[in-house]
Amino acid sequence: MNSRHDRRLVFLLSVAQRRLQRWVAARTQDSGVTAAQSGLLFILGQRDGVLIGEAGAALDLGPPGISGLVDRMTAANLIRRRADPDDGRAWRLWLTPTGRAALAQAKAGLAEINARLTGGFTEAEIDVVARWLTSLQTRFPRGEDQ
Amino acid sequence: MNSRHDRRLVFLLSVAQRRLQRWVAARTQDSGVTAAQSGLLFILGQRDGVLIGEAGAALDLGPPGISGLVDRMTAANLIRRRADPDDGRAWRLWLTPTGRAALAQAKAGLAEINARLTGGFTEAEIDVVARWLTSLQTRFPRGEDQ
DNA sequence: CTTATATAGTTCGCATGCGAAATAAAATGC
DNA sequence: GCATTTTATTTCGCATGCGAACTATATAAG
Repeated sequence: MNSRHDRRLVFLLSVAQRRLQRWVAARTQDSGVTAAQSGLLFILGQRDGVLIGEAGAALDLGPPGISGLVDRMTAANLIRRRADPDDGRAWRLWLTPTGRAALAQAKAGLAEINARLTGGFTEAEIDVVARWLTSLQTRFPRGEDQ
Repeated sequence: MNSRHDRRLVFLLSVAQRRLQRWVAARTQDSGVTAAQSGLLFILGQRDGVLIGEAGAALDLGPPGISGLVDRMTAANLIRRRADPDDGRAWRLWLTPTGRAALAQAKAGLAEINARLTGGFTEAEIDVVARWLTSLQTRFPRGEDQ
């Protein structure tokens, strides 16, 4: 049950994530939009006007994470915050024209990234990978243990 | 060639990595040793006295990354830096007794992590996952593009 | 030997995202 | 109606790690 790979999965996962992150950052250097920021752009592309907390949940970010991301993207004029008319605590997020343009660019770039991510593997193999990655969300839950 | 999963691999990879990272951090809260720090401990467990740059290469970290990690671990008294006698620019890293103890603990914890990472998947499936993760290092290289 | 270049590390400013604690506005209890 | 609790978001301090620029030493070229 313990293959030689076991020992390195933690490391491989970490390296893979950093490599992808760095590559995307270098790729989108001119637009200034990072991978994390693209994530929020995609959310807003589907549901413009979501609550900050909803966006965080969709991106699997805790309150401090999404709050900081929103700050940076607001400063970069990619999104805009407006108070929720029905709830004085809540804020809704909206794409700016700049954000919309960045989203279009991100969508275009995603095709190549996905090609790089899946090339050389069969659909069945990619399914295994996707299933494994998804399963980690259950195996390593946010809240407590066991 | 474009399955429904394509669109989400970037996201799944990012979430999986963060979930694992966070889980390990919570687990080792008392010892104060994080996942990244454990990585360096493992390197030193195999090759005590490596150069900083060698350790960085083994962990796939650039110069600033490994430099900061070494700083924090030196401050935490997990490792010690000594000048290389043959090269005035270079430093070698050595485990402290504290570091050795932390390494032993990390080794013990790794078993459970690997069990969680592989449980429910066949050896062949884990091989696919490991091969895919490894392939990203070639597909998203550090230096240039294409 | 002296200059040019390569190499080992550090420093700086930044983005990311966590846990813990704080703030403020809802919702709930009585 | 008022006190309690829950919920939405922010703030703080931290670890991580990047790219760009810097320092210092070593090596190569002439």
